[in-house]
Amino acid sequence: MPVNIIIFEDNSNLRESLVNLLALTGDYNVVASFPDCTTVIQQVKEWKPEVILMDIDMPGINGIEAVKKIRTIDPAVQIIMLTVFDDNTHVFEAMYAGANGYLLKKYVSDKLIHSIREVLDGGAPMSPSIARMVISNMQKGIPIADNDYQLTNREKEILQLLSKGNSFKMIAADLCISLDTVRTHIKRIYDKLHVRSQIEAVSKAISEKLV
Amino acid sequence: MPVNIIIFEDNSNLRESLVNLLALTGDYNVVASFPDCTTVIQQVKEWKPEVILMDIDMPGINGIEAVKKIRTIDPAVQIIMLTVFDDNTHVFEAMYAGANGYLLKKYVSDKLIHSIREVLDGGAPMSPSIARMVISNMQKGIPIADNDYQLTNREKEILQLLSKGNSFKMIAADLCISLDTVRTHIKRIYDKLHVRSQIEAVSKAISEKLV
DNA sequence: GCTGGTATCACATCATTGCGGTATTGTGCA
DNA sequence: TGCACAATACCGCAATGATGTGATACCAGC
Repeated sequence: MPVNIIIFEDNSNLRESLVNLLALTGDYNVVASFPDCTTVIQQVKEWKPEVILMDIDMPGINGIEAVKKIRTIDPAVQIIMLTVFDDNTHVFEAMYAGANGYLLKKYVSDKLIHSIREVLDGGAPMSPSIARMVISNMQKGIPIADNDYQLTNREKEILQLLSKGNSFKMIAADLCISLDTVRTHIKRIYDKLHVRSQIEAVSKAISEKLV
Repeated sequence: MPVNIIIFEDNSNLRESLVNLLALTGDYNVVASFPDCTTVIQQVKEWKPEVILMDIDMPGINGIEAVKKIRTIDPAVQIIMLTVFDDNTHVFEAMYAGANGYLLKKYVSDKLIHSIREVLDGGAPMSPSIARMVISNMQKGIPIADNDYQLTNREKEILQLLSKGNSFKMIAADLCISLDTVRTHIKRIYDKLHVRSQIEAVSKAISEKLV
């Protein structure tokens, strides 16, 4: 049973190429293709595809907006972005919007079939440069220098609860210890983090990802 | 000119296999290999490899700790993690630590050569399931629904100061308004964010990137 | 001119937190 | 065996925060 695919791509030559390329395989069935996303919601509802190939740069609604719309009605359909851009902004916006893969157009002929297989198998096909971008974006989040404040496990646990908005009382109740014990731990945490209030501690904990 | 590689892998069979596999190609030169990471810093300094293959689960210092150490002395060397784990924790820890790629051992024979090529070309080789994990982690980071709590500019300003660890008094002093005014603003902020304390507000503000 | 939204200030009360102590217990290490 | 340390618990006081109630003032839009 072939996999149903729909395509959104404004360049009619490329659109035709994609259809032909996929038709050759026999495994994939391009049930529809469109030059824009004006009625993307209806199209997806009507065709219920398993895979969507989505160009980013299109007149009217661009591919990223379209992905957001699709995700409001179908969290499961696999979406692969096709694009000439490999700059951060577009990649991350697309990923955040809910795309499952991101393929540069220059690799389409080589990699498209493989990429479709990969999203269907639960992967996230990306061009190498895209993958590197995603990784370095993750790494930026946390400084490599390990900010080690020598918190004990118990202290980390309490800091975690504190960071979630719990009061001392709630923490005491949660951990089945007395309020005073919580206080003692908190005092030590403040000492170790070099802060003098809850907010500073929570702010530090969250921004340095100690929790 | 062949690419210099060193390997850290405690399983001696696998270590030998890796050496042999890479030797066959002629493009890669395994200059050294070790069963543990006790002297990882010295080894890297001594051999100056372009690529490091790093097992995660090793006696003594594990692969993730080793990556952190390596990154303190060499931000450029390409590190590919080799592992049987494909759970979130290990993947993310390794990525945060500074790894450039992450290869499940079951794919080693198929993908290792290709993966090494890919890191050298500036990519980030990952098994499909790993890539999917990384992407869904990114998507979790920023909720798609835009969290608009209709805070006024003044309220945002105060929330920001609060999140930086300022007390009400300090905020009042900073903005040249009375303490009571700060209180009033804070009350409104709590209402709008549906929270009932500083910590909850700050926690929400930081984690939802309102500040 | 009225209304809604925003920003400002004030007073009162009770709860929570910050910080200075001190003390007991269990655990791991030299 | 003794030491260091984590985790637990308690006290007391001053400072800070949470909550309620009420008031004034400015500005934009109707």
